[in-house]
Amino acid sequence: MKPTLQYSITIFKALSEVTRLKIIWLLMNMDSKICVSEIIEVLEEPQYNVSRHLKILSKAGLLEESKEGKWVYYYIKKTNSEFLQHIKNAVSIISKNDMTMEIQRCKQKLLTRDK
Amino acid sequence: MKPTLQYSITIFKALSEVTRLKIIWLLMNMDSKICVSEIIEVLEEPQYNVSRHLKILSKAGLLEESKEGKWVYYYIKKTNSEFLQHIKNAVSIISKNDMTMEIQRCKQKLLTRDK
DNA sequence: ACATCATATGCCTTTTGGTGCATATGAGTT
DNA sequence: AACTCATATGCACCAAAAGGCATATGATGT
Repeated sequence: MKPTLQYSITIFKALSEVTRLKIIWLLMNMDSKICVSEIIEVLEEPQYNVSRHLKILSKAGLLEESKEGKWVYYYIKKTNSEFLQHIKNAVSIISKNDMTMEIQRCKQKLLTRDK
Repeated sequence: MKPTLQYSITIFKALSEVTRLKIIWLLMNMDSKICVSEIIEVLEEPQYNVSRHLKILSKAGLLEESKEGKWVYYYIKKTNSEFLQHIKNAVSIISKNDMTMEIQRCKQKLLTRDK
């Protein structure tokens, strides 16, 4: 199905904010589901902001959540929408220069995850 | 060159507003440069808004302008940025359902252009 | 049952973005 | 030079989005 104008705008808006774009970028590049507290540490953003931005991304249909005990894990929603695929292709080539610290913290986080 | 986070956000923001997205969509689908007064008629938006949105799109690097007499023509800026190419691919498949009236008016306009 | 940890959310303030109107600029026309 | 047409822009206003803080919810552990 081809996306409507309004739907496209929802997606573009969702991606027009630094924290949100960083979240999407990280989830795409780390290729792993990540829980809220991990994102908080990695991005060094307050808890309520991370929560809210995750909600916006979910509502836009870009993320999905899975509750596991007291944690909520978020991951990139699989899609067969051609439109979203193009958008994801675009996001995937955003430079990681602005993100070196976050990447380091994230890799560290993922390594030291308790099993 | 890979786009920075901030640059990507500029692009996403530029595309997060109906009038602006319609302008881009039209320019891509009509495959012709269009001047401001034509866009005003086609979109039925006030002059000052069209002007302003065109400016925002230009500043974001999505459009280019050429002055011809008292008219200013706008057209999609050619790019070899991989990022922008993906974005354009996405925009190109937005449904034209919301745009039927605009398309008709636009085709009419282009046909009746004085030479 | 109580305390704690992880996450979400309501309310309020601040910031950002869009619109309307009036006016400015600048080119073409008389 | 005065007038009109096409476009741009400054200012004031309103609406939407983001952020801060406090509190709520809901699961886990004692």
